[in-house]
Amino acid sequence: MGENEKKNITIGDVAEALGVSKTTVSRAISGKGRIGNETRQRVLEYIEKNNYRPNPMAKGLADQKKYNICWAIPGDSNVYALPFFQRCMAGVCEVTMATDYDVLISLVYEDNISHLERIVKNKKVDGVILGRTMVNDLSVKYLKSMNIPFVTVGSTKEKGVIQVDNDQEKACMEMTSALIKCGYKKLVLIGGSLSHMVNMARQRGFEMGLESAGIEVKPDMLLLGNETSKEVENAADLAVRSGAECIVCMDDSICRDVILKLRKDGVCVPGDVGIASFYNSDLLAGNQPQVTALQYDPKELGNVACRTLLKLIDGEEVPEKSILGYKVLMKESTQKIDNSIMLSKKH
Amino acid sequence: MGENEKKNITIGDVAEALGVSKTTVSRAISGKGRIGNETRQRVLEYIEKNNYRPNPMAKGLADQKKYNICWAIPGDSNVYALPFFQRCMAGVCEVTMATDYDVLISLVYEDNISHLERIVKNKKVDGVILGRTMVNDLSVKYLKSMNIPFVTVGSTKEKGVIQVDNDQEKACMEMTSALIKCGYKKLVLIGGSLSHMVNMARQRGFEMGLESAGIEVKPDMLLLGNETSKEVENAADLAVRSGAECIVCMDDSICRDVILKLRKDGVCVPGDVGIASFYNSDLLAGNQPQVTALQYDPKELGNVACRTLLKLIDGEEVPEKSILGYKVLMKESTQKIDNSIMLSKKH
DNA sequence: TTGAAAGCGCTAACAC
DNA sequence: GTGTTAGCGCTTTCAA
Repeated sequence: MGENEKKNITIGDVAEALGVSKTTVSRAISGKGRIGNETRQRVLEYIEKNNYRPNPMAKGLADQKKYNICWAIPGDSNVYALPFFQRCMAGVCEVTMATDYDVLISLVYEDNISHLERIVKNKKVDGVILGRTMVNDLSVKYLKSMNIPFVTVGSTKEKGVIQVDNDQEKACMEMTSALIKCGYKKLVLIGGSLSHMVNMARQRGFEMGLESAGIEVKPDMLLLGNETSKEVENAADLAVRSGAECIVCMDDSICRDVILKLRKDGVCVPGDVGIASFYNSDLLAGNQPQVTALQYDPKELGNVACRTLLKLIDGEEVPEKSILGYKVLMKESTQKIDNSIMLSKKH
Repeated sequence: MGENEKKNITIGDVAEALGVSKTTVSRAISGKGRIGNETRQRVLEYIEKNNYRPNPMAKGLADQKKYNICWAIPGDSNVYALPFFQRCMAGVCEVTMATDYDVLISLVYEDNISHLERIVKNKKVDGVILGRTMVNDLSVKYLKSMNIPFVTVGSTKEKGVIQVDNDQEKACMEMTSALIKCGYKKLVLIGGSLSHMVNMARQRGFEMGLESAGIEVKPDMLLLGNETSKEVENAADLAVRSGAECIVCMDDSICRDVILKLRKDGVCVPGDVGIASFYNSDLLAGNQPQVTALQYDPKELGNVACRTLLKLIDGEEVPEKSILGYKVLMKESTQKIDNSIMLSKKH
């Protein structure tokens, strides 16, 4: 009472006010240990009424837990990746909000994870979620070596790592097959950085899609490792010249560059060439024509990753790999022109 | 030594190993209190060699600090706003990385700040940074009432609040003036939510730009409060019909919708109408034609906000308002057609 | 069913 | 200059 949240009320204050011991109050709160039903009620009511909050520092000190998890993401990703991480993080926070845990940020870089190291060494967190995985992932290796609970959003080849991921491979394969069914014979994949695990999976999915249709994967169908817009544009150019009927983009950042390039060059979509993307972050939404894309749910990824980590921290069993779904959205950008028209055109 | 980080080495272990008291070790680390130079060296060396890390919980409990700050952002912003928050957050983290502080996330909603309240009540942070400000801002009011150090990214009308912001008003006024100098007579502003402080400032800047050129601000030049793409499209339509020579968009989300709508309707930019945006997040980059826009630096905003908060926490003096700069980027989208041509067209 | 007391690891008077 | 001691607020044996 009195002034505005004058003094921080402690467990001792509660105990004194109720004429019980701190132990009793502690038991009422935690639910651990035996305690009289009536006593528990009294304590709980008092706490509620007086808005008492246990001090997490003290609790942490006493039970050696931090009640924090770390959300580690690249500090240098391109604009297009940002919404993914932000939404995924929202998914993580959603889960922690219902618990005693909070989320601490760490920025990691491909070749520098010192901040993550500090957070872990300083014992600020009980576990960490890695927002993405690299082919050669320093964070994964470090976390493994430190023997701290962690889960990755994205896959990894490291053994014994708890992972949460969409079924990238299957999704990409499915979309590739769908494209082929649309009538596209010559597909070309334009891909990004070779050091991201997700890109590896997407490439594999693409190849599987082709193979399952009996199409041989040739080198000129794989334009990979494009890191800059310039490189993507060149790849798009190459694809068109090589007679691609449909350009498949590894993500929507690439897709956007491709679309812009084609527009600049007066290449019509889907008239001259089809366009599809293996990832849709909504940034392409509203594009004319609407683009065929794979849809994942970043927030769900965050949800699952967080729930998994929390279980892991509590010592519960968790699956080594949680696979989440996806949607294949076929839109105008791959509306293959009717065959008869195609033929009449060719004649 | 021994196994892999077997037991957590404490300040007591260090003291014992060195044959000094815990106090001495503490003093060597903190730099506070008097201590012999040689002793300090010995301690520091030992610590370094044995990779000792003070337990932040214990430290926090003892000195009543949390060594965490809270980064509070909307949990429901649209895709276009995400990169801003993410970059701003990176700016915050950049600063904390050089300190003992870490960053804790809180998701707030326009009408529900319970998570922020929990973090504050639970005493998990020493201060908070609000990622955006609303006209009627629950978070600002709550934080003020709790008397906890905090700074806002964005302006507010609440008294006594430490704010960091770009000079939105001046920037928008300047761009508006520049547009007028380009020869545009009839400008129309298409704006978003009326509940965001930043939008208020931009509107004001726009009006000031007009007024300083002796142009009267009429209602049909202000198409505000558009929250959905549909609304923006309607506004764009209205603007064109009403004979707008240049459409000024309050941010790039709006700008994107406008561009798409004009393209759909076959309205040429800048041929038929000019386009400018009061915010550029790079998402528009690569657009054809390139769009005239105001450029801010979200990361710098984060940097300054964080440095300010840290000072505030340390009880240092800080300016009530830090104003950061901006850039006016004039591009093709407002390349007004030469007058003579215009005239010949009209005749 | 409840309580006393001993920590958890660190800081800060207050001695010496 | 250095050590002693008493907390910080909570959990957890161990008794009662």
